[in-house]
Amino acid sequence: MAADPLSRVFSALADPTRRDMVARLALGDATVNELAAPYDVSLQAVSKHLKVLEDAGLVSRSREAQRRPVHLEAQVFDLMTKWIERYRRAAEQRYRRLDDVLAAMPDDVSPTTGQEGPS
Amino acid sequence: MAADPLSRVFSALADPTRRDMVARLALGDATVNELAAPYDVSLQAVSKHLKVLEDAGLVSRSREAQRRPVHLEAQVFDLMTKWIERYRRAAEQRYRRLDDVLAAMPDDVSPTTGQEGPS
DNA sequence: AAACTTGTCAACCAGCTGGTTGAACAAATG
DNA sequence: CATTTGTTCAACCAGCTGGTTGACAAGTTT
Repeated sequence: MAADPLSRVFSALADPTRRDMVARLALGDATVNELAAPYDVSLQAVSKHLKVLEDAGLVSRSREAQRRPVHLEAQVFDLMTKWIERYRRAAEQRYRRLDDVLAAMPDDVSPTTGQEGPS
Repeated sequence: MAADPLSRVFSALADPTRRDMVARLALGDATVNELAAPYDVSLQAVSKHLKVLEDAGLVSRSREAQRRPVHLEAQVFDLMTKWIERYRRAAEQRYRRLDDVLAAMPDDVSPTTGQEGPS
């Protein structure tokens, strides 16, 4: 498992079951059994999903008797948000720039023929 | 390819090469050849990567002579941002709530013994 | 100590992924 | 029309992924 942190986070959230678990954990900590309840898969499969989320840093597990409460970690989200915002903003700016060009274009200029008004 | 949109986007960005391409495209449109230049893989591999990005809605391709300029689409980013913000905020609020509890706790209260300060 | 609860580890399997090569298609150019 | 340029399609392969089952470790309960 040598992937960079960002790849691990995106990859972890690429699975709908895992995103669902994150949604559940946003409401509060939960045990593996509690998390497994809604899904029609083995407990082992859920355990694996949690390992993926943990390796991505999205989740942490403590020990409490024989239970392993799972806790959502908010910090890692920032890693994604930072990356996304960076490029979204760039793409949007370029878009807006084109928008300005179109807005500034006089109404009587046809896109196909270019400016051709009488002198 | 039956995955939901959100899974497709996260999955597409889980690959560092693909994230790199998005970064490149944030600077402006590019052809497949231009995008392939920095990487030591076949053009076909790059073409596949672009297909993944396109299927995720992160990118669109037009036609211009025999070239296929690739364009970054900003809208899809919002899908992710919305999802992330929703759960990040929830997790942070729960965190902050605990923070408030700790902050409101009188200094002379030991966590293990409970309140025992003089009246 | 025995039994039950909670969860993980290990081995296995089918299907997806990212890479390859070779052929083919599309459009401009000689 | 033949060639070159730009890109995609098809078949194949190794490795990862998400699922399974069986064994077992750790802790609690009786």
